[in-house]
Amino acid sequence: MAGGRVYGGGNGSSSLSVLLQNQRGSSGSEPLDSLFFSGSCNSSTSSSFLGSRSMMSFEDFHGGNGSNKSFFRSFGSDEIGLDDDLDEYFHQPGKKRRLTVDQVQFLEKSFEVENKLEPERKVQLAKDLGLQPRQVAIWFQNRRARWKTKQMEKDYDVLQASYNSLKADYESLRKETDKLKAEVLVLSDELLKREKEKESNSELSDNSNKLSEEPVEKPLAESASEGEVSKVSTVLCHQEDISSVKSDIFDSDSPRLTDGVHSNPLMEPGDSSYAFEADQSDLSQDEEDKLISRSFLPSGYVFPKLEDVDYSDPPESSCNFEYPVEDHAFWSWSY
DNA sequence: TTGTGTTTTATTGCCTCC
DNA sequence: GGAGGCAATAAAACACAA
Repeated sequence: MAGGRVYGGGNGSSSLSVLLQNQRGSSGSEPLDSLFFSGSCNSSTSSSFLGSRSMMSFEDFHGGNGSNKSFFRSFGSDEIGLDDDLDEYFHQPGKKRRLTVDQVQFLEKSFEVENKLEPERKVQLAKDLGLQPRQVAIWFQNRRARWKTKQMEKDYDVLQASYNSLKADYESLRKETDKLKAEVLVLSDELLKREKEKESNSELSDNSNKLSEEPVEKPLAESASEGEVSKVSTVLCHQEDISSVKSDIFDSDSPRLTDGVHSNPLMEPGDSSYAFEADQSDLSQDEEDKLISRSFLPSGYVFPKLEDVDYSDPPESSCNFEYPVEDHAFWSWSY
């Protein structure tokens, strides 16, 4: 027990003391300092209730009117005895007086209703609790500060959780992205290899054509058989694939599939086949898929879904690849 | 019992609003 | 200019481990 502490309870068996003991354990002899004041400085320590005239708040102490304190009327008449210690205590300037548990509970309830204090409410609370209005105001001020601190802690926790969640998502997506980039590199290398093979085959074919002195100015479609047209289309498809894929790989921030022109010299703006106009970034994934299908693929063609594609081996005969990304359309390659 | 950390009460100075 | 709110701070009261 700290030195200099003065407790108001002269009668340890009072109901209030019991109440306080129950609520605060060893601190049950909580001073009722702010609640009572011996105006005559001569009151006996008998158990007789001093009544509203004797039960003075700080307001009374400092010249208030000593009106009835409804907060205390609930207590019995023999709760508090006053002694010389109390008198001595009240004459120690600068001593801090803790509020009783009941006073604090009362204030807490009031704070829950409204954490701001209008002047009328402040006066009423002060009357009810036997405190100075100033004390009530200070209590509310400090209580608001505590509430704010708690609120900030909660907000911090929420933000921290949100940050951790986003970070985990980001890391997951980054890993996925790296993995896909690696796969695409492997696939594009494969395509390049095949393109070179085709080119060498084509050169051989050209040479043989020259040797046979056939006219070479014929349009492709006229000179080539159906099968040959198919092969040339495949090569063009591959060329387009490679450049667009590489573009996407090495410029991941570039808008996807928005400039099919740069990657396919056969496609010009205005062509019926010019499907990718400059700004289609607001198209949905479905719309884009349909657009792509219309431009490149036979009608009715359906892109294979991620789970249907075997990524372990580069596709041998197909140049179609789609990576469906659920909520985030960071990546979408079709070729 | 004592040292130390925490909580509570109260003060001070600054700012805003009427 | 006064009242009231807020942040920073002091200091008493309290809790608790050693």
